Amino acid sequence: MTEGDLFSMLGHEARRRLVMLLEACGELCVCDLAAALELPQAVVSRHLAGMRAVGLVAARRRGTWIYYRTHPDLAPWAAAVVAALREAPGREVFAGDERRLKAGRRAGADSCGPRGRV
Amino acid sequence: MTEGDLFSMLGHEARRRLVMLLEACGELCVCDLAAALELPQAVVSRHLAGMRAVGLVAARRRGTWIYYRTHPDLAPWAAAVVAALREAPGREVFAGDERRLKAGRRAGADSCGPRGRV
DNA sequence: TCCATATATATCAAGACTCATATATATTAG
DNA sequence: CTAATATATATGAGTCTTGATATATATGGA
Repeated sequence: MTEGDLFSMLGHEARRRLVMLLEACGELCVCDLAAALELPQAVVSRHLAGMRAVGLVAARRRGTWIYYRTHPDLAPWAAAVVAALREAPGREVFAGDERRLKAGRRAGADSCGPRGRV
Repeated sequence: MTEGDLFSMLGHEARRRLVMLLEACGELCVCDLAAALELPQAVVSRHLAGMRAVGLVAARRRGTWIYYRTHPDLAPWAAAVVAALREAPGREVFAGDERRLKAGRRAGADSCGPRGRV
């Protein structure tokens, strides 16, 4: 992944929110991400496709669901950028997304890992 | 500076090259930057204006010249992003810019600090 | 004052990006 | 096979970004 790819991707707020949510929660499907960000499924899917294309996130299919996660083999410099993002002023927005994510999942799920059988 | 501002700015290669050059050399005027990057003065001036507007770089006038530098009060998270950029694959391009910068200045200037009286 | 240099800005056309919407694909259940 | 759900993709309009070019502004010197 080039730095142009990474910075272009992180230049959009929705994508930053998605990356932060994935970083915090590990692995999530599109529908949960869309619900947490309160954005249309098509929009979220498109952003995820872009991030996947440049290697910022990875995906795996599990039945009907497709679980996304931050790419496990991020280069150190890219991982450092993502880590820095966690300390940026937008933290509050990211926290809101996490809250909505947890609230939206089935009762009893106290963590925000993948739901049901994985 | 919001993270949207920073990442949008760093999403363009010319601006990344400018920031890296300023990081490496401290303080430079527009004409030297334009020569090092081999880009039109108007283009470089525009990019610098954008980075200045969001607080990524600072400028001070010294006679006819205007010297730019990376902003001295960058927030830690933003400084971390810039530091990470230094380790990114584009390093080679940045190194070429530095080389051209040094070559373009008056003979005898072995460092790349501001030229003449500052 | 007039000129030269350094820098900034305005304009315009081309291209990229984003959203909303609709539709297509894939997988599972029945 | 059919229906239902999750996800992906196509399309079109609106907006933003960029570079090229031309021009404006500012400073210093003759």
